[in-house]
Amino acid sequence: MDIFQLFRSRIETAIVGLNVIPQGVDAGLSRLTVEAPREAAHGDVSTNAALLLAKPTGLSPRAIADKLVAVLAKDPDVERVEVAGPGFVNLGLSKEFWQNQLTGIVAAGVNYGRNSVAEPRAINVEYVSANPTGPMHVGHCRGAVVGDALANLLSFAGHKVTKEYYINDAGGQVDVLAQSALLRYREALGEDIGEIPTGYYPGDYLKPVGVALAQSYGPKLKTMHKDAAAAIAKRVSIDMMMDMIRGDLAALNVRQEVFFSENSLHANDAKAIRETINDLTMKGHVYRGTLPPPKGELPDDWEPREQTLFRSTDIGDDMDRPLMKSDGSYTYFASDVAYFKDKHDRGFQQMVFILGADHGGYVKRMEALAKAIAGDSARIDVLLCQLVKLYRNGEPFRMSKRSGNFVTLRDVVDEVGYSAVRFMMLYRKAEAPLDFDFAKVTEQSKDNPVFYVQYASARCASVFRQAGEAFGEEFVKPVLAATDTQLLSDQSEIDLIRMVANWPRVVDLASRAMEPHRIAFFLYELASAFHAHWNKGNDAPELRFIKHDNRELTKARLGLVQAVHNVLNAGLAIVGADAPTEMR
RNA sequence: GCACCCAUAGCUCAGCUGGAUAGAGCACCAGACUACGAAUCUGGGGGUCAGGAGUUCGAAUCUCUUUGGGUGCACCA
Repeated sequence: MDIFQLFRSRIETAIVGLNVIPQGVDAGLSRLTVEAPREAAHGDVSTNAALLLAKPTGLSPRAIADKLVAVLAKDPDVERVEVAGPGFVNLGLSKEFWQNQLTGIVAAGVNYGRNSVAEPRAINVEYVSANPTGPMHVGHCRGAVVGDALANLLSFAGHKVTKEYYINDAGGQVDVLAQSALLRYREALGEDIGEIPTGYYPGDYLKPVGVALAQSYGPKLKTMHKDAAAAIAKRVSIDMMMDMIRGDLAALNVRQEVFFSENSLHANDAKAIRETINDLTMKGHVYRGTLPPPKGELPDDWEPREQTLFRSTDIGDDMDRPLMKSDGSYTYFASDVAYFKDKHDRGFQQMVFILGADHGGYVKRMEALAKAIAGDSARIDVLLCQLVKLYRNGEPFRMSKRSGNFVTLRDVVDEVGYSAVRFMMLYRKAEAPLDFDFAKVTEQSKDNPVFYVQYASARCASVFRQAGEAFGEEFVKPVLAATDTQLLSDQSEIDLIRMVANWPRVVDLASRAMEPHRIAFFLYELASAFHAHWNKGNDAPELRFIKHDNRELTKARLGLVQAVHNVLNAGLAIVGADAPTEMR
């Protein structure tokens, strides 16, 4: 149980008991806060209740606060209560309260903080969705990590989450891919293909596709109808590219459950797309028309064209969006519409899209299509990740666009490991740009927060190893007896329990705000508190976790270590980083 | 021209549905290891929260505006 929710309900009860709110007046309790004050000196729990009630009751904040104090002082868990500042009520909780909290925390084990959400939803998180035309490059990293960690977070909070990848395997780019693969096929058969012509994918990663085609089909593709050959090359190359991408994602510790093919929406004469558009037409969201010319500088080849358009301006988009091109074929956006319909039909109540900042213009049209298809029955969230700038030793790292010579995701992961990559990507809010310096990320120091957090977790594991040697195997994974926690009386120990007890609230706030970076920052803070407490044992040996002459005290303190360890490891799992047991 | 994102310590960044004296790390200065792993810790200096106006008991946070940066702007995917 989140202790702040606990006291929120107690405070709400106390407010009602005061009987100061006039009939029919909105007391504004939706803005009631019950939280940890920034200053530790202000106690454990702080509420703004008196400030909110001043207006509806016509009383001064101090007067209400005094009444509230009188009631809350009777709470057996409250050691001291006082009015501070303009009218905050601060509660100081008893040591016994915190000790009892620890008992519950250890009992919950690795599931502490899990399933905190009151109303679980079925959520689809779509992320990465790179075109299947080559390996993932470093620019895909951030969206992959943010999406994956967000999905982990929402799942930990108690939602039913599906991780999904949308394969853009329709349209012109995969035709180019197929033609590029056929060049490599001829190369594999011994032809001299010379330079790869412009407009084709030049990367070496297509050579294995050519070899595979040559092995499977021999020279047959050269003699069959070129459309048939292209279809074969397309299928084989997309399959091989997706295998490669799945491998890249796995290297980043990303594993998605559903890989949805755009091309499947075009099956059976584009049945899925046609039906969705028909549906939207019936509802009045689709019309035939001509878009006005763009504002500002006019493209050279601009001309008015009549198209099938989606009325996205209804919800504030800049212009309506084409569903069909002037030649009658479907646009990419038409696939999006049908794809969203598919997700809706699969029963998702919330669709999350992780996009790069260069897709900012998509947000409005996605919201519009969600509204048109699902109305209020589904929620849509589009998260934009800002771009990542690469540095090496402080120097900007240029990515060459030509010859397919770019920095791949695999290059980065091979150099620094997925734990460091993932933590760095999450140690910043998603909407802020991110500088990624290879030198800093590989450096194993306090500069790099991931090692700092992992070190704290490893130290916990180390304590258990030592305890096992001193007291026997049952101390390696101790089960805390309910009475043991009372032996933890040092203020530093109580402070650590307080921090651990924040975990469910952090999970709740982070998942509701859909901000996985908050988990990374909390981990850093908890690690910091743990390291600080650890070092107190240097100056004051009586505070060390393991007391060779005191079995029961050691057991109690191991409970505290276990609580810290469980939260650190749960958080690292959400981030998607390893929790090593040693870091030598 | 329009839309979205960003601006907080010298640098890199946090700041929890608005809350109390705005916090970390790096860098700089001064300290703590015959160790439950010092990849750690303790202490110190450092701020016009880009500028201005508004809402509020209260604004780094919400609204408007100016400036400065990023991104995107008809049938590509």
